[in-house]
Amino acid sequence: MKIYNTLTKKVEEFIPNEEGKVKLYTCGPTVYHYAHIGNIRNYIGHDILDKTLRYLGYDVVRAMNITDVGHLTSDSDSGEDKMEVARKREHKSAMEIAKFYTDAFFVDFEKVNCKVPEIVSPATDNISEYIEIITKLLKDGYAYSSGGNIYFDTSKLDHYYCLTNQDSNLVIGAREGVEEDSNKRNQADFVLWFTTSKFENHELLWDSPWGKGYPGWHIECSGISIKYLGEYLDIHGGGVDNIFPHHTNEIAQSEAYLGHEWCHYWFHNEHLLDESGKMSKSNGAILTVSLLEEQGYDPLAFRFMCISSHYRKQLLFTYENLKQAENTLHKLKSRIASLKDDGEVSQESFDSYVSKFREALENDLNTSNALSVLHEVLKDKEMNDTTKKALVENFDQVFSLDLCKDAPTSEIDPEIQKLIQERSEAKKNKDFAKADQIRDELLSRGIRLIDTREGTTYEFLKD
RNA sequence: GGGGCUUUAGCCAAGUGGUAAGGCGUGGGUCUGCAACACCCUGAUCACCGGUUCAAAUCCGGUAGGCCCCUCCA
Repeated sequence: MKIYNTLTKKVEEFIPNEEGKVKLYTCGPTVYHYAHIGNIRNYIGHDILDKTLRYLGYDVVRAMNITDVGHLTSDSDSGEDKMEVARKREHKSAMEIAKFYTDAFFVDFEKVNCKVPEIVSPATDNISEYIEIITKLLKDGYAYSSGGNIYFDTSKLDHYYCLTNQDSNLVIGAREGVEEDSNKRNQADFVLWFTTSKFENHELLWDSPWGKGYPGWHIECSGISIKYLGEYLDIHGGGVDNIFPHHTNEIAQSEAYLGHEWCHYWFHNEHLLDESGKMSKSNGAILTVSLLEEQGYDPLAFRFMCISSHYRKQLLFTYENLKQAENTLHKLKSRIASLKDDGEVSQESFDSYVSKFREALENDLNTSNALSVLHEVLKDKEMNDTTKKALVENFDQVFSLDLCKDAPTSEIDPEIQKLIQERSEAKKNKDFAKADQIRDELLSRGIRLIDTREGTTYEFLKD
């Protein structure tokens, strides 16, 4: 398959280190607050990547971290750990905060049918791995101690800026609130290990050869990835905002530690925007999948909205767009629900559509085209329903939209059945006023009657 | 100031040099006692200006708009 690689800035043929096997790493959530729908879009993108690789026959092992410590507002000493901020806000222990938001994260994650990676590891579970990496970096001269902290020395690398063309034009303080850290030898240097010196109120502290402290943000992903997926990673992904500095720093420390190239393919999802621009946890209002659901939207409509677009394109979130996605999804589902069992699967048609579907996905995850193939299948007049059903099931391995799950038909409510019968009687007697009254009454209860030649059925409306 | 992405119908969106897929919505029709559902029909000189080419939404240059990153982020 072909995939866009941020490292080379090109769509490239994907060739894993070991034939048929893929080691995939996803930068996970920072659990000091709820994951908003923009965060979730990123995980939907990774889920599609994960499932596409499996669909194409790769044996995938995927790992994801949970950032529950060490995430600062900045690397400079004025920063504050986000877990600490949440701890003060909610008067809970750091571990309670992390547990609460980790659980909340996975609730929403699974609501949009994202598959939980084989390995999910909290940053705080791997402290000894970080210490080992940092120790080696110090020994090999890639790191230094200054002002109580351990820093990575970016000047020791020839191509530190491998993911961006940033070169040496780094501007400290381009964003408000970022202060220069005078302990650093080079402005791009970053903290590997913090000590207690400036953070006396920090709750989570570990012993280390450099004093009691806690890890910097970037080291966790390297540590967890190397620990669980080994020295050679195939694909590492995250949001575009992670390209610099997070992923750039990960590459620096990992390759300095390992002594060879670490990961060849870098996968980045574009952002979900709202009218004011990028969604962000620190911007205040946090719109979550659960909140959308409370407002009556189908979480899978959000997934549908994400995969109608391309993962490398910015996507604007509006309720209008979500509603539109929900409409399309529900129309698709009811169409699929009406497919009959009418014979054998036509292997020829099946194969031909599967190859079209694969082709779309193999082209840098063109989910939009893959969805068009689904529409084509349903519209095909030559093909029988059994084959269509088989194709829909096949495609849904990647889409994960529950396309074949029965729409809310449920068992027939005797009370509703009785009203339907009354209405039929009334219609027979040309008492249309009464018939319409029954129909309106059911509609006001969210039940829509569907008249067909064979009789009347009904369905529940979403909102 | 530096780096990068983006602009296709009311909306979402495909398209990677050969004359604009698909979906949602809208409008019209078929069906219906009237509706809903379903089905059929219904939209575009591809932001703008130049250039290359027999041929450009696609390539090159410029202009304008939107967005992201430059030590919190997905």
